[in-house]
Amino acid sequence: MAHDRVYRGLRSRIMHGEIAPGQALTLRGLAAEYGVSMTPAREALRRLSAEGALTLSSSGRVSTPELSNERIEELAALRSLLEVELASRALPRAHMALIDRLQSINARIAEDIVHQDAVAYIRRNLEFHRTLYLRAQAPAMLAMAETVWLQLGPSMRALYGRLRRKDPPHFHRLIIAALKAGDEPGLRLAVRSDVTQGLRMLAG
Amino acid sequence: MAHDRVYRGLRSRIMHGEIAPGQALTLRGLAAEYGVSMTPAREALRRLSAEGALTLSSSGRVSTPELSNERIEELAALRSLLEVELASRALPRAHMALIDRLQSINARIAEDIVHQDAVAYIRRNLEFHRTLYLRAQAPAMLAMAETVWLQLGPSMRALYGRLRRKDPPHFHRLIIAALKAGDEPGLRLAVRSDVTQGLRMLAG
DNA sequence: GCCGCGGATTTGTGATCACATGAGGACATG
DNA sequence: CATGTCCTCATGTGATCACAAATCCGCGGC
Repeated sequence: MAHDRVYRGLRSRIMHGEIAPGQALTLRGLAAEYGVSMTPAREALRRLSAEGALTLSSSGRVSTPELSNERIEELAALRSLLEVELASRALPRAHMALIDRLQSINARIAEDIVHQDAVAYIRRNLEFHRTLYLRAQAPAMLAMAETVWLQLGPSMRALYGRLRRKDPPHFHRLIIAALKAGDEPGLRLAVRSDVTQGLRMLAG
Repeated sequence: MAHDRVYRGLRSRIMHGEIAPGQALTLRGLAAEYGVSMTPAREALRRLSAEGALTLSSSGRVSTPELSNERIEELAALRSLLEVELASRALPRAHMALIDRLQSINARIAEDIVHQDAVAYIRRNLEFHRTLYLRAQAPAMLAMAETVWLQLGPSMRALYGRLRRKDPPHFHRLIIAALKAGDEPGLRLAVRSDVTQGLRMLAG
């Protein structure tokens, strides 16, 4: 179970933007940090590279990726593609209890913004999306969406760290409104906008 | 480079349906087969499980997945989503040379059908799609599509093994025709049909 | 004939080690 | 002061091993 602990810990840190792009990771360093030997550390790194969360240099050195603008736009397009579909599939199953939970997550996002806590903001933003998509009953599709989040993780921090906003995300409210109204086209548009909005700024 | 050899070999075998669903793989068995020690064999298996090509049992045992019908339908939906987008992006860049290559691949598919060679058929069918999608200049999206192919690999064999057809795939010709005509809606429909066709039969 | 139990063996896990390679810095030279 | 070279050390790779757990097989009881 040792490699799993390393994997989960690292994955969470990467996805939530706690590691800067270009940061190098060493086997022995990680092993020491998690109190394990090199073997499970290596497995965790390999797995994360397989998922695109880390890049291997030619010499086997591993680091978090520094994404080009083209790559960021492509990943944003993927998010849009996958998440619009997930939201659309979740819509018919979205009851009031789900909408309440989404609203409470949204309220917490507002708090994170007040506290200027970029990592917490990213984490809760993803929680908002995941909570909705879980209702789609499409595990493979959700897994792919999470893989995209993972790849964008390090760059996300650069984005939300720089943009100092005061208001909770506008499009989250649109998403909730569309869910309440059972408005599928509106939901698709709201999700696409929410997903694309920040990343367009990052790439530009 | 040892683990890479194991990884590539296994990945190819899985993607092309050379391994039956539910087939168990052992670390020592693989290591012996590829003439390496357990370490690189384990890395290859871990990486393939991370990509969804293999499933880990609770005890760490690894085997190729036996997909449920729901899962197959979900993966088919993913293929449709991703590949329609890839084809659409490739369309403006599809010149005559590409169409020629697609036609020649199609001709070889016809030969494979004559020889009743299921594995060769699957391999060339994927080659047809990959050749087209390469033109989309969207590496992350193509990688995701290939991951889906990988997950469907073992089940593909069950499909193409059972269906004893005589004609080359009809939808491939529609794809080529749409490419020639620059007909984007037609291309989207043709790709969606091609991707969904066989798998619907498998799930049903 | 069928089910449960127990031991032998297969199998995955993680630690450790020897080795090769590549990165980075110090130092001399222009 | 810049640059190239060499050396050292950090780092990834793969093999091997001890261990634990799970599986498998056969035997005995009902």
